[in-house]
Amino acid sequence: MQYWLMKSEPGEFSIDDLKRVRVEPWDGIRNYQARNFIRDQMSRGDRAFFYHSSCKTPAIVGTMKIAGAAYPDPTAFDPKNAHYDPKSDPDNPTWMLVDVRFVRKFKHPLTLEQLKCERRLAGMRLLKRGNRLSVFPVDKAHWEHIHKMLEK
DNA sequence: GCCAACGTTGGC
DNA sequence: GCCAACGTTGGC
Repeated sequence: MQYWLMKSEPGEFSIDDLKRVRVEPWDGIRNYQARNFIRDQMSRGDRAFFYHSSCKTPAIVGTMKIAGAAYPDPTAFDPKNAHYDPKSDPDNPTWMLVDVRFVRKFKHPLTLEQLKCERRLAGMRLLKRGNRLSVFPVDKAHWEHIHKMLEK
């Protein structure tokens, strides 16, 4: 089992939205590195942090489970969709997605500011300068340390 | 709104 | 294949 972090702008789709709908296709990924993680390395049952980005208080706000294997992202073929990609061939789709299932919403979000203060998270990709990837793996040690922070 | 970082595009 | 220009991300 692997651990992940997935970003979403809460104005677009938040942890509360996921809590309400329970399962959601994580669509709109248009970055090859993120696509490769999704397509090649994610498996059903993997765990992921839900991260709120581009908002007042960027934070890890909860966890979710990868609900199944990757499949083609239908929004890439919809001209009306903001993430429409006319170059993606329906017979050989460029963009893939996974369904995610709600697991929990943290009582108190772990803010980016808090996370930066943790020496044990120093190597985490989220905290690296210039990080823009919206989907990436999280080390088991980091996953566990972040859960320890919740107990405080 | 600013701007650094990074990915993508396209001319050569 | 190089690299400048451009677009996007995302914290601040």
